[in-house]
Amino acid sequence: MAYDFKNIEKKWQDKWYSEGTFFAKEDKNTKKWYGLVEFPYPSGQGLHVGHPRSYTALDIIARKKRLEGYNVLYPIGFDAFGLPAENYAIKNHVHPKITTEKNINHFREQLKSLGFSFDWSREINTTDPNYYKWTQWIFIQLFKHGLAYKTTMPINFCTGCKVGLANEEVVNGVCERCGSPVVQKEKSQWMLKITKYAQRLIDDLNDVNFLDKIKAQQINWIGRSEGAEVKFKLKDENEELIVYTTRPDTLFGATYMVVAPEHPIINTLKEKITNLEEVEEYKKKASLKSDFERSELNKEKTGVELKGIKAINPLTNKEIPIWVSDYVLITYGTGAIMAVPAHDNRDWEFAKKFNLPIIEVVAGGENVQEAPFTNVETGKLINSGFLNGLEVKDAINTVIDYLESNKIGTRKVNFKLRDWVFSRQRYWGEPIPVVYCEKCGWVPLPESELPLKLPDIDDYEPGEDGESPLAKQEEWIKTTCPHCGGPARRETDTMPQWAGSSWYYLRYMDPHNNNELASKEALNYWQQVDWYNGGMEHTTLHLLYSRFWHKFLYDIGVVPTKEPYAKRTSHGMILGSNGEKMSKSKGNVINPDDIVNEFGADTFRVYEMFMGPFDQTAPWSMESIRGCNKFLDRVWNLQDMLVEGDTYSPEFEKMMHKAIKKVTEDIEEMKFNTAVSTFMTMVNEFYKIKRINTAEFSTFLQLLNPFAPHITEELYQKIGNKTTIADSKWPVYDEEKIVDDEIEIPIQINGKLKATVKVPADISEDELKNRIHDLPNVKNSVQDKTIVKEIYVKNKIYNIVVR
RNA sequence: GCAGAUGUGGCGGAACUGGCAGACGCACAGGACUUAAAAUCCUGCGGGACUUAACCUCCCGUGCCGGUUCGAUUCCGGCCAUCUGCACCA
Repeated sequence: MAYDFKNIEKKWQDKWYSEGTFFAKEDKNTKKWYGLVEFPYPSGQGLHVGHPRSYTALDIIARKKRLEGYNVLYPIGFDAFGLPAENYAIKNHVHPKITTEKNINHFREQLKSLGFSFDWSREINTTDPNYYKWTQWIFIQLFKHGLAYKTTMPINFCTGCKVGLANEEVVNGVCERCGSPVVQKEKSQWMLKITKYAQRLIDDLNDVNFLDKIKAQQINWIGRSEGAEVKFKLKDENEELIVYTTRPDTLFGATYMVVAPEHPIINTLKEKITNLEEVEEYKKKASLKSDFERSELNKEKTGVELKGIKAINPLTNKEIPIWVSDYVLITYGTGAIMAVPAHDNRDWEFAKKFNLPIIEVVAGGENVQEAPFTNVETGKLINSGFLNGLEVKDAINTVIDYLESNKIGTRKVNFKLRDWVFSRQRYWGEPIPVVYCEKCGWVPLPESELPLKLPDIDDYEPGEDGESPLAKQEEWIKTTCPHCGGPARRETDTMPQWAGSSWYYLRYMDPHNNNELASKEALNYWQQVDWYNGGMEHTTLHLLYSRFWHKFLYDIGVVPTKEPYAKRTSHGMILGSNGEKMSKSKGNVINPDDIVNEFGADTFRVYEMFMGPFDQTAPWSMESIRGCNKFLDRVWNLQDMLVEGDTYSPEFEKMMHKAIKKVTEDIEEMKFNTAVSTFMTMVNEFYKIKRINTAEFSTFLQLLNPFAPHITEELYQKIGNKTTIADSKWPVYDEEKIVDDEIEIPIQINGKLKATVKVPADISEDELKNRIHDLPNVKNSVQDKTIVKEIYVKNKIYNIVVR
């Protein structure tokens, strides 16, 4: 009888859902395991084939953990605020609430059809007021602790979405969400002080089990550097220009300075700048460029000298010119640099173009007039007064001591990480729960007024000059000050999409709680996520943001752990069959529904696990998925070879124990592809003898169950088991049963394979030696040569070295 | 330009800690079953030389060049290519 996946999969999915088979228990005496996958944004396109790769992987681990006796929490929800729903609303005048609900229903059905063992009783949705009440509550705590502040600063402004973006959201100079160019714009923004946590976000990586490449990427992103701030006095002025440098030892080689176009000194000294018009023109041009254009490769350096003012190099006391150029960014360091053209590529190019002096201060390079000597980590200082002859490392310390004792500079640790721009001038996000009162300034709403609900509107267009659509809701804006009772106005900006996802893992612990974001009991029991899998693309945004929020919540005593995630792994992207990223425009998108309809969920799951190493990108292959479908058909047909037997038969005993070991270990190491090949090999072996007994079949089904849960449950019952696999125990192997008593030893001569010999395991070296030298192949190769050496690696290999 | 990753048959990939390279799957070829096809089952399948009917045997082969080692896909040095991310980060 052919395998009828349509009915069988539906049957088990309904049973799991209606019986709550995989709901986490409230039994706090059982050891817990909390597995988490990134909850999807419910886009109109529906589930992507990439989602199930991650979801299946952790589903496999979760199902195995349950059989191993853990109380497993494996939840799912929807990260449903975001721009696509709002852009859709602007275009089609459908309230985002309606499209979001529709999309979520679609996603939920798709996820269910794949048989994931999610705890659906804990489903969350970031746009639910009962959820965002606590997102707002966290913001208020951040505000009360001085970590949320409003400031005017140049921000990335998306010309398409008309919103400010975090630097982290700008991808290649265009808006990550809509693809429009991003320009710089001055705007008053809510900011979160993630920089205050920079050092801890680096240090505490020591306590978590994240993949090395994830740690490396976060450390790089936070970008700690040690250096110095140095004051440069301006000639005939009461002003000074402060620069940050990681190489204060090269100070004698600083022959000019450069400030960013946005640097305030230009305005401060505008009376003195003789070519102000030219400078203003340059500033204007720079402001039109996005960060991307300004940082474009091989770009010809541009700049304008600030004529009429000069700086004094504090060590040489020489006058040096000050330039403005857009290769210096206002957002890093102090927005001004000292230029050392002999030892920095960018400075060198600039100096060459504008004919500025180049002085070598670290010996060891080629002619620095021809090209900068940039490898200056080591070497002795020259042309540098009291630093001459010192090694770079010592020179740095010496010069900083000098700067500090003369009050012209200080040692300084700098981070590349910048504060998080937290406002969006959009409708479809959490309202920021603060009001502005003329008398009291910014005042947070009292907790009793949360959630501050988004008002229902039907005009979603951004307001004037990129203000939020809410800015047009005069009724909603007018309120009273919670502090003094006077008239006040609500903040009309909303939070970014990252807000809701920064703490969602906590809500799963206690999703229906109306008094707290989660109860103390729940937080103490579930502690932290044991295993979090997601995409590498979230390493520096979401992952860092949520670590920051968690640490803050820890500091104010809300959560009991310092880190939200004990372990973080990542999955590789699934590409189209042509090896390119799946996209509508390329026409290589695979719809999961089509796959489920044609082959069933089990085939889909097995294929996604088999397609390649989990953490690497893999192209989709329609041919390959048919192979997995065929494999499951072969599993189904094993029932025709079934014989009675409650212990493993001798010819399969070793294979069974080895397979249990292999599959158990492969799942823990996320080597799903080799686990699947183990199943395939087993099936091939059963087919060879055309026999499988009930004990062997049951164990096989249990091992395969996490990968292909429907077909295995069905067969498990069909062959006479009284319980379901979900109620069974994960198989264990017997170490003694997997020991081989006869092994094959490869024989090499000078490292080249010449023969193999089958011998009893642990054969003595002498006996092995005799048997080997009797082999005709070995005799032939050894005769008329002298044996120099013989190497035997026990039970592994035998190598004869001849000359 | 910087950072990270990857590179093995026609294709996806496997290989413990330095020890038989190519598991498993796809594609392909041949056979069985069938009136036929599909499905299914069985067999073969890195390249080359020798044989040339087969077995055997030999040589080459894990991006390229070099090194360490009895032995390297694996370790070291230097290149090349591709992919991904990025912040000209001073």
